[in-house]
Amino acid sequence: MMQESGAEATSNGPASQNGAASLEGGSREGRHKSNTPLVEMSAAELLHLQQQQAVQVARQILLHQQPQSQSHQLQPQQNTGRKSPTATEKQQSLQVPVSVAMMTPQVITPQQMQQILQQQVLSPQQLQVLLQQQQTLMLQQQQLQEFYKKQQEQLHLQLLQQQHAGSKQGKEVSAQQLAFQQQLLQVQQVQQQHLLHLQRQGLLTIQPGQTGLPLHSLTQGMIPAELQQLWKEVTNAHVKEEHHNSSNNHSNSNNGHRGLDLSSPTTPKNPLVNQQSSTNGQYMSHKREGSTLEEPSPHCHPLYGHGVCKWPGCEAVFEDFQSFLKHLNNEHALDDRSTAQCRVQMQVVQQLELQLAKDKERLQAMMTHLHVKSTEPKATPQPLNLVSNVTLSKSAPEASPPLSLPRTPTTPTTPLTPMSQTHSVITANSLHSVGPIRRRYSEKYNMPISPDLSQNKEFYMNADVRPPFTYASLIRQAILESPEKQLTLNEIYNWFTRMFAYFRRNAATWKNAVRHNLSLHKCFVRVENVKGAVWTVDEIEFQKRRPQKISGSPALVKNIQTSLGYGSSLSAAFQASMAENNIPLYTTASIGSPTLNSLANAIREEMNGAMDHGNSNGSDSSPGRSPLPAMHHISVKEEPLDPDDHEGPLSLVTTANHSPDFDHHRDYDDDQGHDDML
DNA sequence: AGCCTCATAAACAAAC
DNA sequence: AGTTTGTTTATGAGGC
Repeated sequence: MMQESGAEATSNGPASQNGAASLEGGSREGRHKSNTPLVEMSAAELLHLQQQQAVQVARQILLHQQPQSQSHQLQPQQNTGRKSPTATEKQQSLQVPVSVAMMTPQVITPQQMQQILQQQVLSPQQLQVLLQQQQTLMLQQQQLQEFYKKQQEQLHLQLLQQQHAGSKQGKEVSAQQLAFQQQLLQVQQVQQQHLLHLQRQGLLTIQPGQTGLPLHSLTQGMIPAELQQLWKEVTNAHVKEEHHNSSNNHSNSNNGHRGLDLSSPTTPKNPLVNQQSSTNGQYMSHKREGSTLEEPSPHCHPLYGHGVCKWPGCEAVFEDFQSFLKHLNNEHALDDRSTAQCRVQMQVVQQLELQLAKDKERLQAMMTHLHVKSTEPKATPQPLNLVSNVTLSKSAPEASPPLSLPRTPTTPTTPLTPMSQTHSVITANSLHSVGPIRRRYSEKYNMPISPDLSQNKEFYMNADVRPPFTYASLIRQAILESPEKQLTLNEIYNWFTRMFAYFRRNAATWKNAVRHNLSLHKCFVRVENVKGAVWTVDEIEFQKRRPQKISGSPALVKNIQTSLGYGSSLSAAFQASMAENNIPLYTTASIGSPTLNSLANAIREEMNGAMDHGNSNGSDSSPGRSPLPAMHHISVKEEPLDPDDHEGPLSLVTTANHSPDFDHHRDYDDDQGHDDML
């Protein structure tokens, strides 16, 4: 399994680079397209553009609000289909980010929602209230829609005027635009109020305290477009469901509305925020102002904000926090109703979490897919295909990008397994079924893994994925990472468990393997110490054991590296070699691209490793290692490749999160019980 | 086919 | 006595 992935990496090389390049390039181009022109744009055009954006924003808002009478619209692909008929295609195309377009929105099926809803316990009064709210909501939506249409018509007129009048009417246009923006703000405010209202009614389940964090974390790590889409996906179904229900409101007496309503409010809001942030920053402030989610409540009580009790279904107003507390204790004491509401809330949260998990998984799959096909950088912890590929397949570069399998033997060590196992990031244990799997990750290429490892550190730390390195490589890495370049067996164990989620299980197996490797390989030297024995690495020996051969014809993708900006730091020969071997250079933009330095180190490392040129320790540079093909003879002088150089800090940082202190307790030993990652 | 590397399993012994 | 550490052997998979 793993080998397969490893193998595929090789073949990916070129393709992946191309893919990455195209992708990145594409996005960049996209940006240019939208930016550069602006520079040369006339004032009128600029206004035009802004207005278009504004319209789009408004449309977005409304789209999320518009009642969808057809429940089958739950199909994500129909997103575009929901656009207002009046909207011009041009505008639409403009506003659909590429990243959004490629995503397949995931949806909570109506059935799912129904299930959830049916589990709710609502009192007749609550149902009543809900129904009323539904109706109110519908009205509001209709109003919004009408308003929007008017706006659009106005805009149309404006646009026409602009086209004819040109920049002469700049002032006028500006005024109009201002007016429009104000109107837009109004829409947004209505939206906000709507949200607020829903929130107070308990229809909006996403309480500040609950979503705040996730939301923020999400927003921080994602591209607006992605975020937006994510939210769309997460909430789309809800919205639709809501609308669907509201349209059938009268005939449909199920109390399921609640759940639907609950989620729906989030829809307009988030997209809005995103939209604005991506279209026109100036809206942001307004937006936020109105947002209750952002406002820190007086006493930071999640149930109290803006002088209002935020308990679902309650909107009591209070002058001060004390009275609120009093109210909270009296009105929302532990009773059936509160319990039921609480359950509802829990369900909603669960659902959202589920949804989030699914989306994460999908994201992973997508990225993996892109990775495989194009080595696209991943944004999440996921193995990056850096240098590991150094392997060199001797034959011609396989053009097949796709996850081809284990074919090319020599391939890489790259982090394989991505695909199938990526979701492990989410559900760590899910994949582990298998017992002993014999794979040969890096096989003979027990090349230094530090670069790769450092890049994918986070991934391996969290994902229950077997690292594509041999035990020997890992052990060496562990030792080299230590300050003293020596570790006791136990420390090595700890390193394994700390660095790899995978090694937090089946301890008996891999520990045995570690010991076996330590004893077996001459490169590991046991040194008696005061406190016992420690293991060190004999780099010469280590390098000895890697067969290598680099061959092929340089030629291809050399430009890839250069295009990535690394070319300059690499020797031409090296580049050629890399290219030839389909080694995707750091195409990992998202994860935080390595510094040139670390990159250089990594590359040097890899090259040394790949070329069987062990001299890691400057001093002990190996005399006559296996000769390299002339063309690949790169004089890369490497020093201990000690990871500390470039990944020391990184490891610290990343490690801090998950591994409390492995040196003190070996929590992960033997038992599976501690697989509580995530 | 033979050889090599690596993973895994396991027996065994010494040290703790 | 039980565990840890270290060594060794055997076996199988995959690659060259």
